[in-house]
Formats: sequence, C-alpha cells, structure tokens
Amino acid sequence: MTRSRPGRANLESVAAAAGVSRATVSRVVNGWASVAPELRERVERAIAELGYVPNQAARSLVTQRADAVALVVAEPDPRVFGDPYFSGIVRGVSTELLSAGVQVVLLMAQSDEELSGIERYLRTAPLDGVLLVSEHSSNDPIPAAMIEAGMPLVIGGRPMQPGLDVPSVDNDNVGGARVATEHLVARGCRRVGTVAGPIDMAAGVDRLEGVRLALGGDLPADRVEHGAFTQASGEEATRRLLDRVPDLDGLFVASDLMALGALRALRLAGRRVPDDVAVVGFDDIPLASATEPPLTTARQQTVLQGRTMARMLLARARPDLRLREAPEVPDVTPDRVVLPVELVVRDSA
Amino acid sequence: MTRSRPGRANLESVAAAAGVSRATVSRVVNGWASVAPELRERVERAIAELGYVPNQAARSLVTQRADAVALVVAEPDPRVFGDPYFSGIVRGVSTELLSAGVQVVLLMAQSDEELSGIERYLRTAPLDGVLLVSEHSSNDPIPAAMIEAGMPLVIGGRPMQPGLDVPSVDNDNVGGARVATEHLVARGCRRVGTVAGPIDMAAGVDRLEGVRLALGGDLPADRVEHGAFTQASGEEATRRLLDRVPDLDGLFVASDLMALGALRALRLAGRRVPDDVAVVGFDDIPLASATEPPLTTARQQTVLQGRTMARMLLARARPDLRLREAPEVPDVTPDRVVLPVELVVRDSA
DNA sequence: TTGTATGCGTTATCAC
DNA sequence: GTGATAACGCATACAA
Repeated sequence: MTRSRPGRANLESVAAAAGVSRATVSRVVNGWASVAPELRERVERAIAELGYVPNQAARSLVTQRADAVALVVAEPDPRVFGDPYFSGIVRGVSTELLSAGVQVVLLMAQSDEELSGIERYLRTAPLDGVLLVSEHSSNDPIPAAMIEAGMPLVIGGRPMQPGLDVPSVDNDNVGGARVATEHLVARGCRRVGTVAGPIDMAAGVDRLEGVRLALGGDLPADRVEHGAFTQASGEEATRRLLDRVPDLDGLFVASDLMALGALRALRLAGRRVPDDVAVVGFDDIPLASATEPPLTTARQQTVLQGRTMARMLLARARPDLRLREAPEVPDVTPDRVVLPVELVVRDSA
Repeated sequence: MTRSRPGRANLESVAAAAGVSRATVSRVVNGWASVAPELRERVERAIAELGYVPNQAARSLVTQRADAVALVVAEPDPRVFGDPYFSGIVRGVSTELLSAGVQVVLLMAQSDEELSGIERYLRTAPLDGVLLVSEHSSNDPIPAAMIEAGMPLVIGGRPMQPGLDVPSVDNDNVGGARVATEHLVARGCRRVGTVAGPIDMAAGVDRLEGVRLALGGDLPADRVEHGAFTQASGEEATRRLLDRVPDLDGLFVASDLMALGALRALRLAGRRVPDDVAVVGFDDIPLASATEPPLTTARQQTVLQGRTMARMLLARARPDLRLREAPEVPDVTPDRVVLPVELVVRDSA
C-alpha cells in the first residue's frame, strides 16, 4: 500500500502502542522465534487494533525482495486469454507461485506502446523476476532489457532472438509433430501433406521440422501449405493442398483449430476421414474430442510448462525460498527445458 | 526493480559520475526545469552510461504514489479472459491508464486461496488504487478490505454487497433488457418468455427485472427459465420453456451465448425464427451477427465501461494527474455511473 | 531475549 | 540554479 492515509499505522506506532521497540514488532511480524510470548501477545494485539499492514515498498527497499513476479503476455490479440494454451500456463504459474508465497502479476501488451510501458514497469517496479510468454517474439525488446537490468527472466517457448540466451521452458514441438507424422506413416499413409503454421512463430517452424524429420526426404514443397493457426486459414490451406495433391492420404495439421478447418475442407471435398485421408492435429483443445470424427492430436502439457517456468525462475531469482517437492516437475537447473508432447490417438488417424 | 545487482546504479553513483549532487540528478530525472543545460547534459550522459533506472520502491516510499493500478478479476473460470466483455474492459482500462502514465497490473483469482493472496498483495504492494471486476461478488472480501485499508477502489458492475458503498460503473442491464423486451412486444409478440441468467449475478437479476418492467404484470412464472450464461444451459432452458408454453411467440434470452443455444432448441423443435418465435439476446458477441438468422441483441459498451472505471479511479486516487479530455466518457464525479445499453436490431426479432 | 543504530534510494524542504 | 539534509517505513547487525 502506498497512499498513507492520515492514520496509517507503521512499525513505530505499533511499537509505541505495545510498549516495545520497532525491532521487536518487526520480529513478530516476520515470525522470528526469539520473542517472549507475553510481548508477542501485546504486539499482536496492537497490530490488530491499529490494523497495521507492512509497507511493501519500504520492505523491498531494504530486503531487495518483492515477493512478486510478473507474467508478461505479449500478444496483440486479446483472445489469447481464452486460449487453453495460455490459461494452462497461467494456472501452472499461479499454482506454483502461490504455494511459495509469491504473487503473480499479469502484464499484457496489445501494442508496442503498451509493451514499452511494461518494459519501464519491469525495470523499476519491485519485482523478483519476470516470466515472458510471447509467440512471435523475434523483435521483443523485453529480453534484452531484462538482461541489461539484471532482472531474472524465464521465457515460455523457444527464444527466437539470436545472441541472447535466456532460460526457457518449451514444449517439444519438433518431437510431437514427428511422432504425429510417424503415426500417419505407420498407419499406411503414402502421400502425407501438412498444413503448417506461420514461419515467424517458433511453434510453426518447429512443428514443420518435426514433419520433415518423420518423412525423411519425402516432403516435396507442394505438400506443404501455411496457415495462421486459425480455423479459416486451416480450411483454405487444406483446400489448396487438395487441389494440388488430389491423392493425398495423410495430413498433419499444426494446430487443432486449423484441423477443424481441415476436416471441413475434406468433408466438402468429399473425402472420408480417416478412410481417404487420415488427419492428426496438435494441441488437444477441448473441441478436439468432439469433432466428427474425433481428432487424433498431440497434447502439450501447458500446466506443467507454467509450473516449470515458475520454479525455474524462483530457483534463480529467489534461491532463499525452499519450494515443496514436486517430482512431476523436471529439474530446473539447466537453462533450457523441453517438455515431452504426447500423441492422443482418436478416430481421425 | 528490486534485486540490486552488485553494480546497480543509484542516484548517488550517477551524481558522483556527473560531478553534481543527488538533488540535481533527481531534478533531471523528474524533468524539473531548474537545471542548467550544461549540467543536465552531463547528468544525462552519466545516466546513460551507468544504465541508471530509478528505484520505484524508494520512490513510492517518499511520494506515496506508485503509478500503478491493479485490475482484479475474481472468477474461477479462466475462460472469462476469452470473454469479449472482459477483454473490452481490459482494453478500455489499459487505454486510459496508459495515456496517464499509469501501469495496469492484472490479478486473477481462480480460487479463494488465490483471492486471499491477492488481498494481501493489494494491502501491501505499491499501488495507487484497485479496479475490481467480479460477477458473483456477494461474498468477495476485497471491497471491505480495501475500504479498511484506505485503498481507492472502483467496481465494475453493480455492487452486490449491502452496506458498503463503493464507486462503480455498470451497464444499464435493466434498461437494455427492457428495451429488448419492448421491441418484442412492439413487433406483435403476445406470449413473451425469457431465459434469464443466474440469480446470484447482478446481470442475471437486473436483466430479468428489465423484462418484468417491459411486460408490466404480464410475466407469469411459467414463462421464466434460468440458465447459467452458457450455450448448453440456454438450449435446455429453452426446451423446458417450449414444453410448458408451446405457443410462445417471443423470447428474450439474457445472454447471446445462451441465445445460441435457444436458436438451436427452437430449430430442433421445428419453430421458425422470427416467424414463429422472435428472439432477442444480450451482449452482442461477435458470433451474434453470424447466426442463422442473425441475432437481434442488446449491446453493452464494455470498452467505455473500462475507460470510465479507470478515470473514476484516477479522479479519486490520483487527482494530481491531469487526464486528457474525453467527451465520450461520462462525468466520473458521481459515485455510480450507469452506461446506456443499445438495441441492435437484426433478423431474429 | 530485547533495544539501538544504521542504511536501503528517493523526493522535497530548506538554505545558499 | 544548486547542494546539504531530513524524512519515508522497514530489516538487521550489533550491543546490551
């Protein structure tokens, strides 16, 4: 709190009311053992009566700690917040930080102007560290600024900026796409194509790379179309693909949302799924199990990603905090963690 | 920033480097006029060289200001973030605060545990004020805590807690529902029913009240069904309604999402819209214009609501800030502002 | 166990 | 126009 109303209590006034020194009050507030029960009692009563709450600004000034961490989401489209990917990360981050007694502060940037306001805030505000989730981050000024300011930072996703190396937690987009595509091949598909994501996004690039790895040399340029991770773009890309490769029999679509569009395009083109064309998506959004036919897809562990990011940051920014055991979270000492992506087989492939 | 790395520059070091006093550096940093151009030059160079950034904790400690405001969203379902209602408010709040040089900090509470962490944070962190958006807020501890702590607070929506009066900005749910229902009547509907929202949410209660006002005494209990503001619940409620009142010829649905369900239920029941049953929704979500037929609905001004909330808070918490003119934003001196809701007539009614 | 004293980095009030 | 200097509220090393 900052606006000190006329009557805002502080250590001094509590000390006076309890008839002890400021130091003793401080000890009680911070739970130090070495306080006589009787004094403690008096102090606690005084605190309650005066409604005393410690001033975090003053506390941060001396301790160099803030007990708060910023989670920055740099994304122009406000709909990211409805995205299960994002909400999983937020849930994971919140869970882990809550149990560590650290508050999560969400900062969202929908424009460059807002982004620079956020940058300013990050450099000056009392914060223990920063978590950054941004999809197309190749020209994001924040990583460099944080490094220069000495502010601990962990990135969610694959850092796109060459030169800076920042601790990060990513999903295995390459491996996931590879397994998904291998599933198509194992199923008997001979002419596999893909609706890939945008090439300015790490997830787009990496998933396409996974397809390449799975198919070896067998991915001619005409079997690749790019979409924008939206349903409409997936539908169109699929249509273009079918025009060029009419005998396509397997399709890896780089996101479930695009896969929804792909299913529609296939239906309209008279193809049966999976009999004529087998389809695999990526993300396992809730809708994926409700499509006709239900969608085989690669599932990312978004909550785990959030938890891992949080612990990685705390390990670096607040080594004094002892976190509770969490065997399901990978070791966060290395600067780069990649979480496995699992294939969920349903009827579409 | 809080973790002062070994080399973190402060006023002192900048002053030394520039050969001036701390006071002069402070004047330069804060843009005071009374500094000789030459000194100013030297100071600015030193600042750049040392990468000096003011410490906000120290600054807040003495100024009693923070240049930051919290926007608290108390809602268990993370999907609120995808909700156009919420994203409109965020956009409005952000716009207005950005131009005032105040940072928005988003705090979301998905559980009571998180809510109490947030409450702690709000009382202690350097913050100029708090904006609260919570739909079912009748037992939210935050308003009382903020009042006790003397922290300026503005609520979005209608405050549900008796006793506390807190400045608030609401949409005219009563008026909007009333106009929507009157539209049905004017259209010739004789047996109007409604799918209302939950009774523990102000929007649910108020919209139902609007229907009552429009119909005078003519709303028998069997023409009211309640849904949970979801599509599925809207579909079910409509089905129940049709079972009980087969000759229903007008339907006000308290949210567009529920209206989507209602349209489906009507179609399945073989009713034509609007010929057999005219339908009006509420919210004007993007999907509303894409339904078959396009949905007549009441539109809330969510961005304006956010902007109004922000200005109302700043007027109380930071009267020193001079905001730019904004004729479209209503006067924020009264403690309660209700924004008009406009009927958008499409084909469904 | 308790109290005293110092410093965290700023802003702001004075003299000069 | 500029420079000392006193707060701001707290934690903590040290003395008692």
